[in-house]
Amino acid sequence: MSDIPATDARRYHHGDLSRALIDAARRLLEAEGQSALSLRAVAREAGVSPAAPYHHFKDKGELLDAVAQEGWTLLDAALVKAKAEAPDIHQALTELGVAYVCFARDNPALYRVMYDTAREKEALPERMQNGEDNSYSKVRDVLIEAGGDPNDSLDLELATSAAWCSAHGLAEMAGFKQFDHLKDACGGETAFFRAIFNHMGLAPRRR
Amino acid sequence: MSDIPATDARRYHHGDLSRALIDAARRLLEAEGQSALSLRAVAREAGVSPAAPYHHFKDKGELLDAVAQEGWTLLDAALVKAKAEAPDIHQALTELGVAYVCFARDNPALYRVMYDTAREKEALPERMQNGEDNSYSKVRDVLIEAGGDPNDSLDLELATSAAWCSAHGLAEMAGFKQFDHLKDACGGETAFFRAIFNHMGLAPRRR
DNA sequence: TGTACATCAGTGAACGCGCGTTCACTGATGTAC
DNA sequence: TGTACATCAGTGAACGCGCGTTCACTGATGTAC
Repeated sequence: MSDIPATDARRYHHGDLSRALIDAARRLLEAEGQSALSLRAVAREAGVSPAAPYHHFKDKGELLDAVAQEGWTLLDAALVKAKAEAPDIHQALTELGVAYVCFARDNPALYRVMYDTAREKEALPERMQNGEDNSYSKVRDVLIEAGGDPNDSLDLELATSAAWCSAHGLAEMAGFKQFDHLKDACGGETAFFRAIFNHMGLAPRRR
Repeated sequence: MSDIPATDARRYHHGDLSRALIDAARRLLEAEGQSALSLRAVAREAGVSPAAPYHHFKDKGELLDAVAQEGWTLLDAALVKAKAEAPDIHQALTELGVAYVCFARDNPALYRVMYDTAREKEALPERMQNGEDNSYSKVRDVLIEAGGDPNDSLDLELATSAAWCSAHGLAEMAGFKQFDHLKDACGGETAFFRAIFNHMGLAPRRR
């Protein structure tokens, strides 16, 4: 009866504070924006003292890294889902792009943290690197399946990079008011994304 | 003899402090990065007390707006130059893109301030708006000259937007280490930019 | 040309604020016997 | 099963810092007469 239930988030030993801090950071991020993302604010949001996070992260940077990492994982999952749901391989690339842009639209502040963190290191996370099973390779695989030449590796890498850059460009721009009338003219935001990707002609080169 | 020369930057009445503040901001920006861009730091860099900027700008935001504005003007000039120097109209679009990306590479922190400021207002500056003589319209004009249909205004606007988004995407990504080996394989950074734009196939739709 | 005076564009000290981080501490947990 | 104790994961007060902004001020400038 006097026992504090295991589910009480406020008990002294938290149980999984790193997880809770990352969740708190994401909540803050989407509610208040990137500039509100201080270590103290995250601790506050998680209902914990300002010193508590230091038992789980070396410093603020390490917490931000973890938040960014979480973001890349979520983005990767969105791309996997989009590829699985694409009606055929020729539409798959566009659907990957649409999923990418929708992720950025739905998680704008998280998306910024992901790229700001990457920019500091001047490199995307390793999982974006060429080779393994990652988001980047998913785009490349779709390009191959859609008719790219897997032996022309320079062309393939350029095409993959071009696709990624294009998606990122649209993701960053899509929020501007300037595009509102185009979204209307296209019959909705998603249709607008599709139309833009259409114009970007990202299929592999025909030989 | 006891006269303080008119060129002494430290004399009490500065002469053109708003100009000097914007220049100081740019210097700081490229030397120390965006996070170093505080009002106090800008005043310090300009050799003036922390309160002095308030005689020229309502608050920090207004100074940042002025810095961003300066950036858009410089970018516009770079695009004008690129179009003038393009060998023919069919290469002009790529050259505009290359000039855009080179501007971002050479002024990375300024470029970020430009878009961060725009994102806050959820709109690009008015000069980017459709219609007038501005950077955006320069891209559109090239698309028309290269064979786009000026009467199919939706298609034209989509193509222009797609081009702008693509250039922005590449501009933001080009700094990442992941692309180093592609730059080498293409035979230089500019060749890499050109190759990527090539893949983006941004010409207007053929009818 | 000289003087009085309003206005402009600086100064520098001070304000309160939230930040990242450290510190000595303490309550809770788990393990050895 | 009970107890002693090491360790883990919190607390909360404190640190110094740089920030944006305000304020009363003062030196420089320009204009009216």
